[in-house]
Amino acid sequence: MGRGKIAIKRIDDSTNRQVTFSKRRNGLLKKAKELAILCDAEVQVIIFSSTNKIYEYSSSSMTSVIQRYNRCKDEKDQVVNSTSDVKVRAVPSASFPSGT
Amino acid sequence: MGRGKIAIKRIDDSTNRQVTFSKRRNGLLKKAKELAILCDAEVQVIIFSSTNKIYEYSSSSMTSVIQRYNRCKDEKDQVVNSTSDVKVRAVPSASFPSGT
DNA sequence: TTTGCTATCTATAACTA
DNA sequence: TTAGTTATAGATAGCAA
Repeated sequence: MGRGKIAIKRIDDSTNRQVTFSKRRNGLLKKAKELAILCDAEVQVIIFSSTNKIYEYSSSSMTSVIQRYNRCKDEKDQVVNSTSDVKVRAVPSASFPSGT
Repeated sequence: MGRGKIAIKRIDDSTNRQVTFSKRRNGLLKKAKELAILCDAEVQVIIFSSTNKIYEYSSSSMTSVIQRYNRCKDEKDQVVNSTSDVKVRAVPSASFPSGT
């Protein structure tokens, strides 16, 4: 999306990598926020830079998202096996069946 | 980013909201993955749709990210506040001008 | 209904100061 | 170095099946 096309692989030059990180991080957080608002979804993003700084966005509280996530996992008992690929796991549940 | 510009507010029409959710969710997950690869960052995204489906991406394991997050919170207690760059907290109304 | 198309809008790679 | 500019690649809103 810029003057040239880039391959999706680790950027070798550290300065360039840092600049790209800053720009894309902002972009990602903005998109996350837009998705939450537009679609009435609960969205959470956590980013650790390679220099160990943390950046985050959560449409509600971090804790509640993580708890909701854990509850979901507890019921479904799988999922967390995400590799480095995009693992989009849909857990269809129309409501919150406590004792299914 | 499409045939017309839209305001960042909840989409009223449920069909349209569902379609937009599907498209933007994919976009967000793709961006998250790109950021992780390009910039050697650890990135996690959790999304709950308004119909309670969960979608997620994590560049490493979900558990390790959440643990790292908790450790970070525990140690520093400041997290994102130090960087005036990205002040995306769970306070929606403050930072969205939505200029006409 | 949902998927695919594409004109248009947005993010950003490379450049400049 | 980092911050600002801009041309281009990429995302997507509305439409068509």
